[in-house]
Amino acid sequence: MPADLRHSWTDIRDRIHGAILNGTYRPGDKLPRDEDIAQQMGCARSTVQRAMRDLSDAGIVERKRKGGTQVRADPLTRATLDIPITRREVEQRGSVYGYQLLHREIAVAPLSVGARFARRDPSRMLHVEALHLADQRPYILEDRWVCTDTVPEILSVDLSRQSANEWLVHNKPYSRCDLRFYAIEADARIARQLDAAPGAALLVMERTTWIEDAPITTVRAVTRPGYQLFTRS
Amino acid sequence: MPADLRHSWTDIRDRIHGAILNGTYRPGDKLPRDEDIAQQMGCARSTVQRAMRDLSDAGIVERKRKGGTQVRADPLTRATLDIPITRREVEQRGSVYGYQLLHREIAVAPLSVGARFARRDPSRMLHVEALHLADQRPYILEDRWVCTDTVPEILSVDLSRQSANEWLVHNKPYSRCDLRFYAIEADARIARQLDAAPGAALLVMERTTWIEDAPITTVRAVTRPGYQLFTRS
DNA sequence: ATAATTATTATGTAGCTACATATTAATGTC
DNA sequence: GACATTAATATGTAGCTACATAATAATTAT
Repeated sequence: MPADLRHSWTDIRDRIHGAILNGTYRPGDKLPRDEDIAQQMGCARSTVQRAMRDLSDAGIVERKRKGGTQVRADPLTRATLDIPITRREVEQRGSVYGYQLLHREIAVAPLSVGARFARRDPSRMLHVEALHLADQRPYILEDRWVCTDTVPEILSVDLSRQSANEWLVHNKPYSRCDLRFYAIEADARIARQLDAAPGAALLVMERTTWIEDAPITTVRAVTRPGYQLFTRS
Repeated sequence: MPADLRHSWTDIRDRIHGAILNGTYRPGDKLPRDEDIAQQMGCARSTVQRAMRDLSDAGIVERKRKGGTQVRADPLTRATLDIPITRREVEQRGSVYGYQLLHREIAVAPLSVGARFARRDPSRMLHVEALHLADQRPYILEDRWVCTDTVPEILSVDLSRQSANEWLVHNKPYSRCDLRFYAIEADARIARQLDAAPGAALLVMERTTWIEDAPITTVRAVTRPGYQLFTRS
């Protein structure tokens, strides 16, 4: 086939998606089999396969062997979140990044922290509190526990100069990550640290990471008032 | 090649990822070219290609034509959020879903709403306020504007029986969606509607959808106290 | 020397074949 | 009729080839 009238898989995807958008196929409807679509649209099955895989990843269609492809009966919103390291986030906003270590200790992790790792037995960990600044003003307050069994090297890192966030991300990649978002009211201490009114509503991002089955770290990042999180694109 | 000693692309991906996790390749490092990896691991280039595409989608490596592949110099956390329709979310929690229409009017959208659509000129839209319930208790309070130019059919839907959320999702698929999360303090009215303490910190999800360039709807969903949003697996 | 042009090269894509896998449908057995 | 077995079928995957594309490196022209 002449290369210039081949169809790209993104075109095929968009045409199938278009047929869903314009109502040709509605939620729950079954789509033709890949081979028929390929023939109808004048491309190879592998091209349809790629298009379908993308639509499937996006949560638009559901595919089952032998069962065929159907438009998701109960659509959902699927979005991708990119969370860079805090320093980069601040710099991308065009602000000057600052960092301040507030507290560092070795302590037995409370049960609530163990629970985030799905562990019952409490263990001694490194506990760090730090403040990230944007243009000299508080930006994110982080409360972190690092598992010293998994990451003993962290004990010899000078965390007053480099945030644990940054060190970990460059030295201990994770294989699994859980994220959680919720809102809290600033108590007196948090209000003071973040320069917020006591009782102010603040967005919290909680992140826990593992390498294989070994826990690495868990952070509770309390954002400054007015902070917004949004999806890319 | 005998089928039973072929390597699957997920295996290849995991081996490459493993080499990154164990420090063989560190952030910023360049990886060998696909063909060399293929030869080394005993598979076809297309298999490496698929593995790399996955690692690239996950934000672990960066690929450039001719430039080759390198481990992302500045790692980020990339996560996928699934937000089902509220009814389903409630039912999946094992609760009984309820719904209540609070307010319905045709009105000129305020500038703040127009801004979410990136539109300057204010226009008449359908404004709906509704409450989603879980086990008879308030769960999510939604404040929605629907563009009647794009979705005129919405005007003849009985929104006291079916939520706009549900009708739209089954009848007007979108091609683009913006999401935004932040925290607010409950004012007197919201506190009353959501059965929350005045001043309570609440997580808000704001969602705006389009079909092609035409605006469909924008919602501000205020969640009940204690609501948490998390990433799938 | 600098700029414009031309290779070179690694990834990206399209198409092909062959077979694996999961599931449903059909068939046979008790 | 209920249950186990077998066949049929749509998607999933691995490997192959050929070429497209983009970015860099080398070369030539000014």
